[in-house]
Amino acid sequence: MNVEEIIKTEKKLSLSARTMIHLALVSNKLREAFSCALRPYDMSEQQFNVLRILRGQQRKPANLSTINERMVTKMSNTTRLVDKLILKGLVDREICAQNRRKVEITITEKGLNLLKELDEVVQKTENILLKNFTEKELYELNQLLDKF
Amino acid sequence: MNVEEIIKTEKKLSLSARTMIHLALVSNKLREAFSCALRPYDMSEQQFNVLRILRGQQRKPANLSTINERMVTKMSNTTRLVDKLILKGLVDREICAQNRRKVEITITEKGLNLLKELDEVVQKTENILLKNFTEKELYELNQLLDKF
DNA sequence: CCTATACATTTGTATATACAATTGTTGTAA
DNA sequence: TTACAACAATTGTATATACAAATGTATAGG
Repeated sequence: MNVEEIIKTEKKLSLSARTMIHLALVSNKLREAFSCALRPYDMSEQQFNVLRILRGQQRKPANLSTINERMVTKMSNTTRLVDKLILKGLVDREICAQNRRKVEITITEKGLNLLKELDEVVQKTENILLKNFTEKELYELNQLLDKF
Repeated sequence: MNVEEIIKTEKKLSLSARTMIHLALVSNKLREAFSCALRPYDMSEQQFNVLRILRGQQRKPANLSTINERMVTKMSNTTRLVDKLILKGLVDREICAQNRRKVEITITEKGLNLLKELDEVVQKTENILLKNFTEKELYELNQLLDKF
């Protein structure tokens, strides 16, 4: 990925500015790739993220704030995101008996099955996106990103 | 930035998955930072991007497709983005005399003055975001990002 | 000259996101 | 016990974005 070529500039960018733009471009590319990969399943990245969080709960229900704090991209309204998953029968929602303010979200069998399918798709997408990286380079990239 | 801590997972992530999440988190952080820095000036990142592209034109007018292909995040409708800048008197739009299909956008004095102010703000934001990086590390990060 | 095609932008519309205000519930201190 | 603050989720609303269709203009072929 050549930054200058993509944004069609012949100007010399400062290293700082270039880094910022570079990260934005890479992030756009990743988002686009995942979004395309998930679209045939009528899944958004956000919805997929919620499903994975729920699977990680091992049958233990999660309430909305738990989901929200674990999401990669925090959403202001997880309610409506969950609504869509319920509509598709991928998750269940019920009011918490102990604390009626809370709500308990669990992933359904259908949700788990879909996830199993999506795992492959996502894995394949990751592999394509990272095809130019060696294990060592990936490690180094993570080390550098940690500095943010 | 500790990925596992932010998304509150005790699971061991694969290096690939971790990289994807890491990049998303970093990108969110950057977007958030710039968005906050620009908000007092009633500027979105996209609008700012357009202004900078126009300044880069050195008084030469740019048409919409030129702007669009130079934007970091491509927009489906640059028209409405430009509309907002016109409303604020930061850019001018007129129909190209040679080819009436095209439109010529130029940045105004007011736009240039605002940009001058914003340059400092943006520079400061970049410095804060990159405070943990040495020059060499930034270079390495760019090298690695090029692999995408 | 007329028609079809490509081009550049604009508009319409559905969906997504951000932010604030509201609702309903619980815990707590007077 | 009652009033009040804190909590968790939901709803309302404005704005942003994505995608497709439409508009107006230029170009090329018959």
